[in-house]
Amino acid sequence: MARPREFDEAAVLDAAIDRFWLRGYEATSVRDLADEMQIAGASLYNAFGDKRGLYAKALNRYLDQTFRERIRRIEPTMPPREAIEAFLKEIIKRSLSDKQRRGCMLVNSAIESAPFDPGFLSIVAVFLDEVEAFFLRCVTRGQKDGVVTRAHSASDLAKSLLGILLGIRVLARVRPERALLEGLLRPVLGLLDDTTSPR
Amino acid sequence: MARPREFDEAAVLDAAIDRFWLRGYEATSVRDLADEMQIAGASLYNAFGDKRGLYAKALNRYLDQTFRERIRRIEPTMPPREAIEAFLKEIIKRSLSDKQRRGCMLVNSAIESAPFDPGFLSIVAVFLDEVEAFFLRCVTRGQKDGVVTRAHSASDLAKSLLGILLGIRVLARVRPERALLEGLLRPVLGLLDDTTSPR
DNA sequence: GCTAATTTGGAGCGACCGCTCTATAATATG
DNA sequence: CATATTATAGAGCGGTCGCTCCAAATTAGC
Repeated sequence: MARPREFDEAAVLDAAIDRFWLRGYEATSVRDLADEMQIAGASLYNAFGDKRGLYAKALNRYLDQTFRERIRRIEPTMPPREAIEAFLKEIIKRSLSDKQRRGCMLVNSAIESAPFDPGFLSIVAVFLDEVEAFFLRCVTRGQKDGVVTRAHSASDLAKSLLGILLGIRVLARVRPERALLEGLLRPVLGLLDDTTSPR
Repeated sequence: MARPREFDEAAVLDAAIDRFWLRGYEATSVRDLADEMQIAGASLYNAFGDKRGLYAKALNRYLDQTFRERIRRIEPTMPPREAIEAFLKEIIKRSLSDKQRRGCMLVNSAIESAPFDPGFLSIVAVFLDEVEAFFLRCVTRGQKDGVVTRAHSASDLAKSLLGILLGIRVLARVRPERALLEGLLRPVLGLLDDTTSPR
């Protein structure tokens, strides 16, 4: 019994993601956002509460549409060692084709906006746990299958992979160079190989 | 033939570093800075030009006082393999004792302020090259001495170490946990070991 | 001690910030 | 159709932003 929304929430959220991803939280004004989302300021506040609420929704949607989608797509269809490699190589590919140098909204949030907002921090920390858990599942399965080294614990290897992932995404924003990112990855993938078995 | 400065430039720059390091570029106002530096706004503009000029000077001083100091201190006095380990472990130690979760001003700058300011970008990119070059010198010497693996090129290994360094510093801002950072490091240090020699 | 040069503190500029208010438009229900 | 309810557009709120101006203060050279 009321006037319906004139905009598609997913579509305007995508527009908000675009701005926040590129410029970060502080450097993006609500007017920038409203323009990009093609809605009036009042509609933005009516639908999302405030700027922080919009950012939280945008970040969650970003994580769903990029990282979680990638994990859902790769993990069930590939052997564990290949899944890790495909995951990281896909991120490098995205980094190299990112003409705007947006980097990774997760890392950008972790650095810029999470440290001073408990809500943002929670979103980021929980998701980092998810990624670590994904790597841990892959490494554990790989060790069981004998395709991943047992020279280190699965837990340590998963943490290293998480670290490398974040490092790649930092470099993507400043030095998105193929030689750098692909060179960086080679020793890490070699690290997974079981050195006690013949190559 | 003029009135002299009443403040010590290094001291007020340290105060500026404190604010920028903690809150980033956008979220720090010139009034915040002037308060922390204990000088008037006009003095700040007189001495540093504008906010961007102050940030550039503060970032350069940060890099000199932390990273470059660390390289100068460690590299000449340690064998290459130990130098790499000491460098990374020192950064983890600093990350774990960082109660304010400031993380790393280099990484914070790379993510937040460098992408849209050519001056900042240049400072960050040049310094990342310096760190990569430091790792490359260590790895090359280590390979020559037979204490670092030849399974990968020195160039690739140096890039991986750079990536891990950046990853550690991202995590330092969001999840500064000992088990995470130290666990992350173990496989990376193992990666340097020459797997063809006995352990 | 006078002049030229620079720094200092404080007031204040115009612009923009996040956000809200008001009036109007559009819908579901009775 | 009348009413209740929500969404919309736009004006505009108080506050803060980066920055500048100005008068007073402090120095070195003559």
